[in-house]
Amino acid sequence: MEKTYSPQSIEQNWYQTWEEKGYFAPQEGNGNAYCIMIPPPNVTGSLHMGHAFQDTIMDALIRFHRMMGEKTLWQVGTDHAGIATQMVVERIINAEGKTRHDYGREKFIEKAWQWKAESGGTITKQLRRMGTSLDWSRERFTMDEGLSKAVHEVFISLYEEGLIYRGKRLVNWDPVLHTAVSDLEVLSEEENGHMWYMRYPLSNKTGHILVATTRPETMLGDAAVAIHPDDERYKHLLGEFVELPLTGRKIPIVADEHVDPEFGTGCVKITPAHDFNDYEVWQRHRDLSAIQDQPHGGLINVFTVDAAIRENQEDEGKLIPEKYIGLERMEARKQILADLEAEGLLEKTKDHKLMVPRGDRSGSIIEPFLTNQWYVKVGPLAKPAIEAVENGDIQFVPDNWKNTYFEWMRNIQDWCISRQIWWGHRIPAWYDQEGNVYVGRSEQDIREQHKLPDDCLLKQDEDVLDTWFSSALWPFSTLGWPDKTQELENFYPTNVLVTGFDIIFFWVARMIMMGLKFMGEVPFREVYVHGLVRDAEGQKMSKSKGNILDPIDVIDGISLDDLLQKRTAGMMQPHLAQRIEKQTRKDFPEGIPAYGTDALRFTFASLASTGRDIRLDNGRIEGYRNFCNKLWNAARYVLMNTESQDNDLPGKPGEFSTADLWIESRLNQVIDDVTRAINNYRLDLAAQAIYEFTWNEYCDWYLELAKISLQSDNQALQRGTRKTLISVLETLLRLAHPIIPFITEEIWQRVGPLAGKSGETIMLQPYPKAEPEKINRGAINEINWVMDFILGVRRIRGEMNIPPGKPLPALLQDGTEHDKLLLEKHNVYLKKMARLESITWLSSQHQAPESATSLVGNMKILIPMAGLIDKDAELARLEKEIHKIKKDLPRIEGKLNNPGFVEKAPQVVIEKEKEKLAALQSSLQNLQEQHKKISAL
RNA sequence: AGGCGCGUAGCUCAGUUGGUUAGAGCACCACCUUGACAUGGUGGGGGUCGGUAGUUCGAAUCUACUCGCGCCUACCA
Repeated sequence: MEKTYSPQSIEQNWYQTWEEKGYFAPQEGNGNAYCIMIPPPNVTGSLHMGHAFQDTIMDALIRFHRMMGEKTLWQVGTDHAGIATQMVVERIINAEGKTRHDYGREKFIEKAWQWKAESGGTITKQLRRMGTSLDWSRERFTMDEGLSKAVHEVFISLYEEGLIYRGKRLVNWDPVLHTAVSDLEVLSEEENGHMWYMRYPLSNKTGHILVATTRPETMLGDAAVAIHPDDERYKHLLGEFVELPLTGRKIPIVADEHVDPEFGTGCVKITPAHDFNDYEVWQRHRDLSAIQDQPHGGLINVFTVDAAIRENQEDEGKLIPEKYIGLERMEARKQILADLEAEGLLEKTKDHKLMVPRGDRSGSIIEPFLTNQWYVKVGPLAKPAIEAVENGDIQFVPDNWKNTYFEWMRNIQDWCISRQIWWGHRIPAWYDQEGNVYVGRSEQDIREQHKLPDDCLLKQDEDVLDTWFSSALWPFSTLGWPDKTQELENFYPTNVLVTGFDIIFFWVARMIMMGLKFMGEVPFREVYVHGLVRDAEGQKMSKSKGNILDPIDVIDGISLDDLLQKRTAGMMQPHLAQRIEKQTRKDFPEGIPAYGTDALRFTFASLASTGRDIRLDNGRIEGYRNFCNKLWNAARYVLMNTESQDNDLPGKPGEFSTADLWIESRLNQVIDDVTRAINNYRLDLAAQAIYEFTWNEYCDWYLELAKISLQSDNQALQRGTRKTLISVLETLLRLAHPIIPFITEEIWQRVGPLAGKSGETIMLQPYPKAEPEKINRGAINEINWVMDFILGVRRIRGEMNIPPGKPLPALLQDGTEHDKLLLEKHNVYLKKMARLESITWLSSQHQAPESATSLVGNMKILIPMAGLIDKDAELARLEKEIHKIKKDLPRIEGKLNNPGFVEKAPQVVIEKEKEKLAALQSSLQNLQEQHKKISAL
């Protein structure tokens, strides 16, 4: 093996080998099935830390279950990401000086496929770098043939059942993208704005009513002014009309509970075509003749798809005043305010904070807009989906996320699934010239089914489906649905969905609804919700903040200059570049060293405690890289001592030392801990257990103890030790493999054969199984005694500044028979590891020479001072220990003197306290005697 | 407004049903290049668990209130 651990040189090859050999595909056999569906990343996207974190969790689970002998599938694929991808392709086209309309729909879609072909490999390549054991042979794309078929089947079936319908309603309209978006795709944030107080003159000429609004430009579409029915200030005005300024229209004053008398002036302008609340008010009052008789029954749209003031239609006369036609909404606002001002109708303007809804993709202000759209009636689908979580068919981890789920599902609105874009699944609906709608698999099918004559022209709906519509089918569409496949049989329902909380609504809830509807069974048994990956400052990573870290850069390393370049290139707001540069220089003064995939994965695993965001800390990644290095070097040592050696092969007698029995015992305890942790989704605990066992026990103690056995003349003991060195290491590699696949494979290739393993890869070896009968309490106690002894001597060395290499004589006093036995047995360990030149018993009566003291139970270890120990230093040391005990004693004494404690606490606890007290008391006495002795010198 | 989560050593985080002296890594201090490893070894310093009150023999752990931070949902024109 190479002397230094270098991830680059080992990680490159293994992935390719694994993939080529088909190890990622489900293994045939009798095991239970285990399946995870990857949340399909955007096909043209690239891997970010969130993916890397999520994929590490999934891969660890998958590798674990695969090694448990289960028939394991990690389904891979990508999402077409309608709006996101369309925007990217449009940007490319814009750079050519054209628009998508210059291309036309067909050419544009061609261009999008071309873009997918070019850049679609980026993220899958990056996924491979993470070591993900995804079954690439089954890779799917949400717009490939099979998945599109599933989409059509679902659409048609829901339509036929009346669960998909078309309707004209107010939707969230993105005036930049020219498409409807769902509620979830609208992000509202507080922004600074104004509240304008406008005077609407009363028709009876008795004055005016004062209306407060944040959107004066929509007044052109007002249909009424509303007041609260109990508002004494305005009650008398009910039934009256106001002159709607600038328009010459008359609109009624109506009463509605929606109005909050405390807010603004208590009078609200009602603009039903441009506000969701107003729309509802309108619905309640639409039958009033004063509303009904208005143009469009009062539902007056004033905008174009660009959110500019529209033109009048032929039959509308001058409904929209010509002056404003064509003005973009903000310009229209300015003009209208100016005109109101001129007419003395603008009473005042106040600063006002308001929530502004913006499209999550375009960032433009979303406009409530009246359009025809397709909807899924979700009520009937939501009901069983709620029940599935209530009755435990699906469990959230951590459990509290189910509250978020219920909250949303119980207030769910119909889902607007049509989008006015081009990239996506086109809605399988056709219209004839009379406007009749036909839904079917193809135009051909529809003609046959409805016996339409050839001269009947059919035109397909222009819209495409919301991307999440196809994502919702992912758990079964990828397995071949609507065909009845063996894969569906084997892997549906899947076991766990690993996801971020941000898409519980978008995706998780919808998968549950669709899965129950079309498979009659939940899509997954558990939903593991992980946290967000944040930067070292706890900030969300985002491009505009310039704090993005590319997982690949952590793996391969990157220079400061390249990192700066990456973070500041192509910035929308160049003025932020300076701040980003400063921050980057501070966080990564020397760039990022190449930590390797395993170190990054181990870091993610160790931070993956449930339900908590994680802060990525460079120090921690470095620490786990060091851990890999430690494992590497331990393996080197083991190999150096065992390769081409006689390692207790069958037929030769082997003898096991207490250290051998001890490390085997601990290993089996740790296997149990790790297995339990992984089963509970506590990768952090699993990682920690592996870390501590490897470093603090196997390396720090066992390897050192083993060296001693290997130096003995006892051939059988040597053989036993070599066998233990190998078998523990080999088991440890398998134990750690789900988290750090590369280094464990690399080492296992050398160690496996020595342990008598014959497989080609560690990936397909059985996961270690704890064998409780191998846990030897006696051996554990003995080695703990040995450690206490050695640590006692080391502490004296450390605090007395005695060089570690200097051999010392040790005297022992007040030992029990058991101490004597153990000393006899482990004399060599103690001498070598504590660097003692001699160990001599002293009877209790015997006057000990002036010494530094350490206690193992009641047994005193005395290191004679004879010139090397400083009297004052030893006194200080003793005082420190005495002080410690004196601090603890009163608390324990108090406990035991407390009648309540003695009466009510469990017997075991009381016994423990008593033992503790006795031990402390005798230690104290010993230390005080020693202190007296030394001070007398 | 409602809901959820967090607050433990300088930093990043563990702490399972309340019960040994509250742990780990990084950072820090001292000593050590010993033949697996200086990406290392040995020893050490450092927190009373955001605050207050309570339940209990016993609270970082349970309850109430409170302060600070974050997120989600809904929203007043």
